[in-house]
Amino acid sequence: MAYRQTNKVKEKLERKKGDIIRAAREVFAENSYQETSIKSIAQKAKIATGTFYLYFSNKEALINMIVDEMFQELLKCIKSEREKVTDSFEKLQASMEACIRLFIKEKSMAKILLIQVPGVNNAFNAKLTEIENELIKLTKEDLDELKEEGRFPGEDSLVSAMAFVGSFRQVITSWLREGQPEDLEKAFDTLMKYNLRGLGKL
Amino acid sequence: MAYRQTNKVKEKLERKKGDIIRAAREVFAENSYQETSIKSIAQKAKIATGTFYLYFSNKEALINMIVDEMFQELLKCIKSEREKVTDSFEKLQASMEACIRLFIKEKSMAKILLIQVPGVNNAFNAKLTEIENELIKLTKEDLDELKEEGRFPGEDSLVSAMAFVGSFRQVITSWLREGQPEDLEKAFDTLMKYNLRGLGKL
Amino acid sequence: MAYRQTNKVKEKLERKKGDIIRAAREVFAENSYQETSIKSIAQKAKIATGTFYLYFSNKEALINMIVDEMFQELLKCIKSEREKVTDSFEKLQASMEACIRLFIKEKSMAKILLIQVPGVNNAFNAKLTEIENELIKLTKEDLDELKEEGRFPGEDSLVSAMAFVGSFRQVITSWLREGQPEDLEKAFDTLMKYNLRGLGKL
Amino acid sequence: MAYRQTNKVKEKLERKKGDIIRAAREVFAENSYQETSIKSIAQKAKIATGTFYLYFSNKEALINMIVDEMFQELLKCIKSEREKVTDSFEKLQASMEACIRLFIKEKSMAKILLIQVPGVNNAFNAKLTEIENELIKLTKEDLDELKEEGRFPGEDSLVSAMAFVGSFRQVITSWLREGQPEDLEKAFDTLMKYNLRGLGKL
DNA sequence: CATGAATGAGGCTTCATTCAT
DNA sequence: TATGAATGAAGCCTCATTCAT
Repeated sequence: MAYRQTNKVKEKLERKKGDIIRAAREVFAENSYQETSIKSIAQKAKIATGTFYLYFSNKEALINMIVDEMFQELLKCIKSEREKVTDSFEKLQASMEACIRLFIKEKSMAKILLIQVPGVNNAFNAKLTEIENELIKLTKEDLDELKEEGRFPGEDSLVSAMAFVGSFRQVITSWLREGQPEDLEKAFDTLMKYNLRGLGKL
Repeated sequence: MAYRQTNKVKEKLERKKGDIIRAAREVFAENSYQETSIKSIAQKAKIATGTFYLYFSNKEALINMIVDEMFQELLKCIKSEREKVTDSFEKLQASMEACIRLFIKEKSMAKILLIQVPGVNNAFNAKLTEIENELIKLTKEDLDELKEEGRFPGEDSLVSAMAFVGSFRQVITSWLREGQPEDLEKAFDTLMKYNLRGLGKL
Repeated sequence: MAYRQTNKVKEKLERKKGDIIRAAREVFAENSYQETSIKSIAQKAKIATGTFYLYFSNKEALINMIVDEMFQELLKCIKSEREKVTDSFEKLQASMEACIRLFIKEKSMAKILLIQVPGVNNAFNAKLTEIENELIKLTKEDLDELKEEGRFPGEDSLVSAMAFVGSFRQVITSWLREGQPEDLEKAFDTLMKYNLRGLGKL
Repeated sequence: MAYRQTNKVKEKLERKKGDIIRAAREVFAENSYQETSIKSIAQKAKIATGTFYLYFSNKEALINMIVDEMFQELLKCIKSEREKVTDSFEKLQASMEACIRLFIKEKSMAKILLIQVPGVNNAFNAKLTEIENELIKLTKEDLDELKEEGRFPGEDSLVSAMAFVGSFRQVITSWLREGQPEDLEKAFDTLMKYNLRGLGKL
């Protein structure tokens, strides 16, 4: 009995933690990490300030968890899309398409990852780097595969992977910050073609 | 009757202001804007805290001036390199080459512009956006010219310009944060080829 | 589920605010506004510096509230005394008697209003002027009534009202600053006679 | 020779000191002691900030000297007017007339003495008290003389003297702060009559 | 578990005073 | 003597975190 109780309790706890994270995401999407106070997050989550500290040891733990979660979500999304295809070029496309789809669906996520969180502090930048690297690694793997197959003449697959990812990043960031380009999905096509040409396809 | 030679004095003041900016650059390069206290800047510049306020009205004025200065420096550098060539493809190359050269020479500048300053606050992001847009605008002009000449099949020149700039940005950022790629100059060649192919050349 | 009895809690908060105001009154009575730091007020109130800001938005808000409160208290006191009599001469006497009684009872109040707060800044002087004017207005109304009844020959009722109030003010101030006259109640009689003669009675 | 030199130098020094005091008077008339910075005084006096300290040991020394000077000026003025008459009632009138004349002529003086300086700090209030007491003492002496001559029935001559002075003070202050009464000279007549009646004359 | 009042360290900024020229 | 840049103590205020209820 006690065991089941504990499970329920844990579940409830996790649910509340989720509530707080959701609230925090909303707030962080509009204001930078430093500008955002625990109080404002608590208000959005409809809890008392002190309650926050029952679920997170401090502000940094929260943002870390948020970003980690986003990272997992993003990665999961990308990987599941990649599994649907086999060709490396298609995998590249699937990765970025997954990214963009997710960011369109969860704009706050994109805002936090690409706009608000960079520059918080060194520890944080390291974490972001890690995330980006994961994506770049995937891309690089595709390129290396293509290379092996002789389909990518590519000089330096790491740099090419960075170029690939960076071009998407730039467009998405601009879309988030200024609404330019207006139609991100359409821009995706342009971007894809650009990069495929860059990779030597066509 | 001290300070009779007003010119020399003015010069000295400007030099001191420059010293402070230099010190601040160093500090900002290693720590985020928010983490950086006026005190730490003053210490690096070997002045008293109060002295800082003789040269800048506040912290924000300082970072604004720093970023503005960097922007001017960057733009001047890019434009002067572009003037040396006439072909649009060469201009594209010249722009990015200028960027990379400057960033290699002034690493703190790159760190501040690309890593530390983003995410400070909304007002600041707007300023950075402006800077990036200037660079993208230049790139887009080149592309539009190429388009007119029928040398760039390009779908959307704005998106393409973003892709172009973004690919460089990503590589430079990674180099700053992790030292990857080790040889930025060499990576530049790879990047350039990648993008020229992306633009349809070759 | 703490703080369930909202009423009690609110009451407690109000009480605390009152405590702070009381402490501040004590401090302000002995030191000028400018000399008084938030820290010293907090110490007197036995709270942390930050706690002060839970109750007042800043130092100016505090002194404003203090003076406003005192003003209300003084006016209430005066008006209630005036209501007990009908004759205008008696009203004049009632006003000043109320003043003096209150000031004897709450010496810190008198010190703040008459000694410490003047000279803080222009905005503040305006507020004090307003308070004094209220008292002078009341006095003037009495005089105008007497004039109508032909009992006050009075040339200029405004100036006479000022003279009336000013004579009390001077004596009270001296009493506060130097303990001269020692017996303020007795001085009140002298003052009252002086002014009644001045107003033409007797 | 050296002696004469020294004299000249001293004179020059005194002249400059006078310049600074004049400038300071102007500034203090418009802003409270605390609001007024040494820098602003120096600017008004067209000297450098550091120069100020060649003539005054610190800010407090300046305001002390200013107030002392004003005190001397006021007293001299009053005494010289009093000497022109012999009757005690006339002396009372002469005192106040001298005051008002001087204040009309040197409004900044009145503003400083009556509005800006009170409330600066305890040491300062003591000095102001001293000044006022001197005036009250003179008044009291007149009253005591009248008393001896049987012309003033007066109960307490000190309180009466305070009343006398306080009535003028109140009117002058209002005139300074709000321009009420508009015509101070005319108000003087009213005030004088009021007080003479108060003292039992007529 | 929840609450929100309380804490106090730490940042920014001002300005009287000093000092090198 | 004159200058004005430089100093640094001190004050205000914020906010992440703690704690009594």
